Order: sequence, then C-alpha cells, then structure tokens
Amino acid sequence: MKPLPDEIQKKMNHFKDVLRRSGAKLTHQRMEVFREVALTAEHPDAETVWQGVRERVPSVSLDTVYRTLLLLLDLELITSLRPTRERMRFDANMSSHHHFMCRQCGTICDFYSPEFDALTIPKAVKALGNIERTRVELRGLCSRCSKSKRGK
Amino acid sequence: MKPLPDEIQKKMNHFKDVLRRSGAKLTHQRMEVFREVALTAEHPDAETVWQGVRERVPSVSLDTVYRTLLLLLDLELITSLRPTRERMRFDANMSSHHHFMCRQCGTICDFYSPEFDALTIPKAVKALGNIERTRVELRGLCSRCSKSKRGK
DNA sequence: CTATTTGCAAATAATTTGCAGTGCG
DNA sequence: CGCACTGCAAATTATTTGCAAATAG
Repeated sequence: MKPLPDEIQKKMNHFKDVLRRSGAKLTHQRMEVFREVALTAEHPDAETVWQGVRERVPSVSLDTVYRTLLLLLDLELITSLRPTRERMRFDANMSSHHHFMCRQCGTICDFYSPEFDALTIPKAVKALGNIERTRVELRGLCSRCSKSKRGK
Repeated sequence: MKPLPDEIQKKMNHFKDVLRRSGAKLTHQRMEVFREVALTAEHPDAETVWQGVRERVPSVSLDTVYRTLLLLLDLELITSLRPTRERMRFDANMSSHHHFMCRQCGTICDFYSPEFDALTIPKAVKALGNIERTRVELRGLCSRCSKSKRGK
C-alpha cells in the first residue's frame, strides 16, 4: 500500500522538476513537506503532515506547511480531499484512482478500477462544461468499524 | 431544475414524518430550514440557507440553522458536499445522483446516470467494508467560466 | 545581491458550545 | 408542565495573513 522507495525517488525528482520549472524556489521545507505526503497512502491533513515533517525539520512552522501544501495543489503535484465534517486532507497519488471512505473513522483508501476510469460522461454533463477529472467516491462503514460494537 | 411545488409538498410531509418518528420536536425554525434547502437545487451553504430562512423567520439565528442542518444530516433528510477550499454545502435531493463541480466558480450541478448508478464495486473494495453510497464527482470548468477571460 | 520564502504572532472564517429563557408535545 | 429547542454571545477549530529576518538562485 505504502509507496515503494524508488517510487518515492521518482516522485521527488518530478517534484523538483516541476518546482524549478514553475520558478518557485526549492527549499528544504518544501522538499520535506512534499516527501511527507508522498511517503504515505493515508491522506494526512495539514497538521499530520506537520508532525511528520517536524521530525526531520524541527523548526518548520505549521503555516509553512499550509502554504506549501497549497502551492503543491496549484502545481498539481498533489490533490486534496474533503471528507464531510473533517479537515482537508492531501494525496500525492496522482495516478487515476478512486476512494473508499469510512463514515465512522474517516479512513480513506485508494483503489483502482478500469471500469470507473472509463465512465461515459453523459451528454447533458458535457454541455455543462469541460470535465477535467472524474472521481468515484464510495462511502460506507469499514470492516474495522462494523466489528467494534455499534455506531458512534 | 428547481423542484416542483408538489414535490416540495411531498418532501415536507416526509420531513415531518421522519422528524416526529425520531422524537425530535417539529419547530417552526426546523420546518423553514428544511424547506429552504428543499426549495433550491443550488446546494446552498449554511449562511445562504440562513439568508433565505430569515426572510420568512426574521428572528432565526445562524447557529440554529447550523444545528438544524446537522440534525437533518443525521436523520438522512439531506446530504452534504464539501468542495475543495469552500464551505460545506447542503443538498435535499435524496435520489441517486451525481455532481459536476466547476473548479472556478464553485457551481455544483446534479445529474443522473443509470450507468453511474450501476457501477460494479471491485472485490478489493468490498473487502474494505460495506458500501452505503456511491457518488461520482466530475470536476472541470463550466462553460460560463471558460467563456470569461482566463483562469482565476 | 535581491526577490522569495520562512517563522512568528496575530487575524479571519467557519463552525460549535454554554446558558437562560421559550415553546412544543 | 417539563424537557428539548432557541437566540445570544462567546469559544473553538481550521486556515490565512502581515511582517521582519533568513536564504535560494
């Protein structure tokens, strides 16, 4: 589930590339914020990214993490997710994938599906605008949560 | 696009029914908050709902609107949406549908698709938990926004 | 060198909560 | 009538911003 070391390496290189090309400066903080998101498949929120980065860069501030995450979004190096009633979360998995979210514990799992990737956009929708991204969101109760007693 | 008068009536009846059955009290404020969401297809946020309700119940407070919207979510009388970088929005359309969201202006349009409603849940996902809802989210630039000059 | 970026602290935006009075069942 | 519900004001939480010092290119 977790990205492999050489995948991370590839992502880091791509990150440096895109950053340079954009004209933004390649700072230590930015490197580590991106790495932190790329290292996990758990869709961390800003605060969690901060915790992780601090272990390597103790002086980094939460607002730099926020600023960096927003920059990464702009550069399309990561995407974001907003579960209902929770904070924004981030995802460095940029290959076409979809999500399962547990309504109880908030866990989000990536999954792949050629069928979901190949949906036919209804004509009526094409008339609304230009579709740039298709994402299927499945919600339910994860098995761990169904086991533990009952509801909230 | 806007719900028809007798559809609204039907929804209001269902609302009263569910509310009573839940043991919660049927107050004037709750009626009007639900009506406000049911009246529109525009997925208003809490503040917008408040504006609308105030025209009919000038004394209603924003926090009552929030509390009521959360209650309605709990009772599954409405659902919510969280566009990236925007506030929470509400939807009283409870039939199976999907969304197109403009990344520029934030407009959200409902649409229907038998194909999208009938997706085959991958085995790997079934193993993760019990799927309760499937929603396809299309993002892009709406035609209105593509026309107006350029990006942000 | 110099424009960006950072850390700090303070501001804002959105949502939530405690409490005393009000009203539905 | 009593407890749930409301409005008010104040608290919290998440995120954003201004500014002086630090630093990448």
